[in-house]
Amino acid sequence: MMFFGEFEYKIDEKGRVPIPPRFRKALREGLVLAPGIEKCIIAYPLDEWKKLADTLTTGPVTPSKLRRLNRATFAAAFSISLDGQGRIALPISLKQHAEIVDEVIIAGANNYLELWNKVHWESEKAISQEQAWQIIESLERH
Amino acid sequence: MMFFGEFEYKIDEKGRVPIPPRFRKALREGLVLAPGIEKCIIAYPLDEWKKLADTLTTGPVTPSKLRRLNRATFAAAFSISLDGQGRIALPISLKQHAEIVDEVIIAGANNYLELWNKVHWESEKAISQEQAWQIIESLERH
DNA sequence: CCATATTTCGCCACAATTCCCCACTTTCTA
DNA sequence: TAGAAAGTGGGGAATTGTGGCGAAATATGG
Repeated sequence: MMFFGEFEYKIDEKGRVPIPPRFRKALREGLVLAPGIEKCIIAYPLDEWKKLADTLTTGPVTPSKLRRLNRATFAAAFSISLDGQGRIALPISLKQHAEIVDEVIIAGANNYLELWNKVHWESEKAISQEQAWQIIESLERH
Repeated sequence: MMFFGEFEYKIDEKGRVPIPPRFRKALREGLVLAPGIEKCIIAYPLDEWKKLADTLTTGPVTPSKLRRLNRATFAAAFSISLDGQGRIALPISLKQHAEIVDEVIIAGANNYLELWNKVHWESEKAISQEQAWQIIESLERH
């Protein structure tokens, strides 16, 4: 499954967000929410999450660092599933991390989704586009 | 499939554009719309898009740039399919990017299509032709 | 251990949008 | 000139966003 596009939703008073319908089938079996490095929430489908977890645990790191890495990765993550209407409830800690209040942007990013505060998304989008075009042009040079 | 030629269409009140009949077979399985670097919309057949996505995600870039590249590439793209009449619906954000209102130019560009505002197309075409002739002449010099 | 209060979760309902199908008119072709 | 194909427009059904109600689960205090 490839995740595309940009969608805007409101959060209802109970903190639930609709998932874009076209993604629901791919996420029926569950998803994992984790804080992004930027101010956003990342939503992985279950299989993508497993892949990611594998690469983390098999990476070339010392055991003590691995334990810390595990903690940081798994303690902050949430296993979530869609409700009957195709919505998910956002954990408060993640909402705070992404500074999401009552409007969300859901953006596809190839093999995962990102959830953003609308304002932050707009500025991030501008930066991303600028960088991307530079990279693409440099790639096209050969 | 190689895309050739230049076609002009009207957009109906629901934002739908006909795809030139000769291209429909190649796009039956779906296409991806993305904003162009210039003020236009680019339409990739599904397999071409996959190739592009591969070169982007396996390219020689650092993780943080890779995330941004993912964002810019996938969030701005839309997965679309033809309706029974061989038309597609243009997402509003892309229409705004290309400043397309009610007339479209669809131009073949080798392995993808470009959708243009008619006025912008005319001026871009003039520039492109001028540059193309210069390039061709420089090629012929050896 | 029970009862009350509070939160969480699933379900329903309405309004709006989207999607799909049908029809007409024009153009191209044989 | 007749038939087929394609451009254009419109209507109806299905889907979806969003708010709200009520039941189940959890927590708290007696």
